[in-house]
Amino acid sequence: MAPQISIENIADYVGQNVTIKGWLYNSTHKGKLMFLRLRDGSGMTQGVAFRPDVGDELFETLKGLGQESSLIVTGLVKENNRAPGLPSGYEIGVEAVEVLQNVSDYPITPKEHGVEFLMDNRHLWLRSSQQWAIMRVRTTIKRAIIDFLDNEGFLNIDTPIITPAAAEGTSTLFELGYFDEKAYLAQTGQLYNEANIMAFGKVYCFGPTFRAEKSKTRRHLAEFWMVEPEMAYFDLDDLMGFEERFIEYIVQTTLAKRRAELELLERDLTALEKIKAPFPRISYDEAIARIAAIREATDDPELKEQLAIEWGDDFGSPHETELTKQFDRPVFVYGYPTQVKAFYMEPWPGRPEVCKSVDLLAPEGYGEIIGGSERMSDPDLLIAAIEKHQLPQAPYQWYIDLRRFGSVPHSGFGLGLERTVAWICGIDHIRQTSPFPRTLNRMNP
RNA sequence: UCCUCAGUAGCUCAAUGGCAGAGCAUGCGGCUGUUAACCGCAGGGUUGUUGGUUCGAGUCCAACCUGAGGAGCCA
Repeated sequence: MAPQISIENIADYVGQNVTIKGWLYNSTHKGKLMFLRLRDGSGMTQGVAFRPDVGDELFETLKGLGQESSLIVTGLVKENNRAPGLPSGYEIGVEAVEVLQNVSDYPITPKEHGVEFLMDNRHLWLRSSQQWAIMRVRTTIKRAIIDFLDNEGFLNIDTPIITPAAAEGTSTLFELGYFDEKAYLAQTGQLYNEANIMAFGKVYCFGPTFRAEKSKTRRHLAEFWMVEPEMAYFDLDDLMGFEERFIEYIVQTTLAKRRAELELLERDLTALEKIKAPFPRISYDEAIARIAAIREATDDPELKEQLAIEWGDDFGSPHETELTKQFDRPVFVYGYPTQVKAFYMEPWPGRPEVCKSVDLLAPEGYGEIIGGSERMSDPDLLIAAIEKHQLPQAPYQWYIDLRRFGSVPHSGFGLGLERTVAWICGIDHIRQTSPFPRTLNRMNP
């Protein structure tokens, strides 16, 4: 009896008879010779059947199989440098095939398709090699995030998904009924993380987060995963140093473990190899000056118009894109104007119009992947900030309490998983980074 | 919410206001090394919806619906 193997381990079985349980990805036949592209979830390989060897009956059966038919294939593993697959260079000489289901009219063909059609068939599209590769990268990135934080002594403390009030205003929250009250789906676990660090030192939450922004761009989902580390006794400089080590680890680990998948996605790996700490750090003031210089230098009137910005404005996506083009690594922009950031950020010493915030902008136009800050630690300043933002004080009473009982400098940030996956995979739209993405116009399938 | 573009065969797209087309997919036939194979034959259509202009509308006009790209907002 041939052992059942996973295709990803096929190299270990050269010269042996094995069984593969999987699906027919594609097939082509050339007279008496037939090639079957097989996938089993772990990889892709090629089955080869020669009519005189397998017999007329089996050969005719194989010829009649439709794309995505479920098959149990037994045969001899051989090395062959002509064989495509993941891993490539191996094929299986088909000896026996059990057909569980012969499929006809599988909708996704090897030719090109439009976005709407593919998203309508997302439940099937996930089987396609690029989507499969992206999900393999995504799971590795998640694992790298968790491993890094574990090794740094973090505790994974979960924060609630049902929340009573907004951290940063209710306009972008999904509202739901909570018995007789209104509640909202969490758009951040940060405030709870701040409570948790005072108990546990270094914590993170990692889970789905929800934003009802009517955003319709390649960088937005209504439901996305965010990891939010928060650290006690941590200032803005500590934060940037931590973030760059974190990002370097995630990128280099993924590159090492998922090189084949990234190659399948035709990712430029040399760009990823350059992602090593330290990352450039520029202040908001310097960023404004750089953007002004880019604007001065360009002959493109449209770009000139898009790059118009005054001190005090937040960056739009054209600003971020042009700025990050100047670097081959992610770039920190710190010290944003207080007026464009959330109420809880620590003011810059001696410059109350600026806060100790820092965003990390990914290269190659992927935009902001991290937003973070040193948090306000003085209770009176925090109360004043809540009033200035015209937020009700009562729901934040517990949050203010944290500054009354052993307040310390502390910092944290949120990393958007899907944007990170999009960047590392080098794909053009965030919807492909989530198995079943929730976007402005779609929540099916 | 705003700006731009699109909607024709299962899919991707053609079609000066004048016969509804191709490639892929599917079916049949051929081929011993295919990499989105190739060659031949065949079947496949309420041109997003409603109304209008016209001898005649896939094509022009209006409204609506759906989708895409971008802006704003953000991770």
